[in-house]
Amino acid sequence: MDQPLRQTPKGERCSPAAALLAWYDRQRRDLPWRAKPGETADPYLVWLSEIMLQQTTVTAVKPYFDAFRRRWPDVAALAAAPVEAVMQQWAGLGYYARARNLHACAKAVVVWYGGQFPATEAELRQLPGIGPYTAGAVAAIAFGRQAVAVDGNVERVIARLYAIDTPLPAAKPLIAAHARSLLDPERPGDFAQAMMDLGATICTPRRPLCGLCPLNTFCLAAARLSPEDWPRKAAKAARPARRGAAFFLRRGAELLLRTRPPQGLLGGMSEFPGTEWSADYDPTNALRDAPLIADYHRLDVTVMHQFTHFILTLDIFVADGRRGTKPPQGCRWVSDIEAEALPSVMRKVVAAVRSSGWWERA
DNA sequence: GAGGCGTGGAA
DNA sequence: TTTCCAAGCCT
Repeated sequence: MDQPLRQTPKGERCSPAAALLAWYDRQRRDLPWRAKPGETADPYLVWLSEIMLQQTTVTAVKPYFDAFRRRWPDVAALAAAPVEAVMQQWAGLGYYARARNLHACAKAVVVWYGGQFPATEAELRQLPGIGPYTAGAVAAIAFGRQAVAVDGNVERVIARLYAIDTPLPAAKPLIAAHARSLLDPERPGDFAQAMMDLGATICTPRRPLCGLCPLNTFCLAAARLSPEDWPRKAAKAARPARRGAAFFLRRGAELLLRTRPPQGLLGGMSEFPGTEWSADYDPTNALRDAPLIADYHRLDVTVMHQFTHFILTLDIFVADGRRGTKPPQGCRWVSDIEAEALPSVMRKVVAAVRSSGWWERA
């Protein structure tokens, strides 16, 4: 693939990678998982951060990264932890298959590689939860390998740089080829992080700051004065609505919870018992699915929550269980809700019950 | 290739 | 309020 070049003020020829790295050396973001200039990156921390950052913002990741690093300082410690503890620590970050795969990957690194992460893309790619992007990122950033890490940022930067009209995801192979052609063989790790910094701070999805961009003079989309027109993407389908009910059962200071199946939506996480979540939910029939017989009261408020592929509206039925009431099959009485792996949608249920005033009434 | 899989913040 | 989306992976 051809390398565009331009003249610098001093007259030497300047590649996009050189311009990018010069910008990165001045403007690099200081992030908790990022080695300082001259320092060696810890593969465990690079890997941990890359898994957390999948489809997740830096702001959301920071507190989770700190907590994980403090609680499990190395891959052996994480591998030795119960998977339930990992799920609980992950609660709120979303995409919970990542947490299960994180733990499985830690165990695999200990068993297969004696607790040392492998350095090649091909080996990393075999580990659970590590796909093409993460394998490239860890190989380049933690081990200095000649690998590119093509994430959403890089796709956007490359698609604009070359004004690629093929829509995503069909354009991915072409974009990856362009990325490899740009790669600086001396600094693959910095190149990967520089591309992501550029996409995150300059070459943003909306209103990119082309005047500050080190690649401005190379960029075909900027030359056409409409960088926001790239990357091309197929239109997404509208998010359908689903409804359901959650049953908030209290027995003294305890609450009735159950654990969702390990696979699928919110896999392995805790929840209040409830109905199916469906488009044709009928609130008048909701109590047929109640986990035990009680004097239920439906709250006036509902809980709304946006999942990736549908929008959920939840009715909430509250009731007190009598002392000595046995938990139904698959459920358990829980006294410490904070120790549970409660996803955000279920925390919203708790908040709704608290704000309703029912909680204080006897 | 397409769809499932969370969440919270920005515009 | 609605829409979009942020360092993807798995099936």
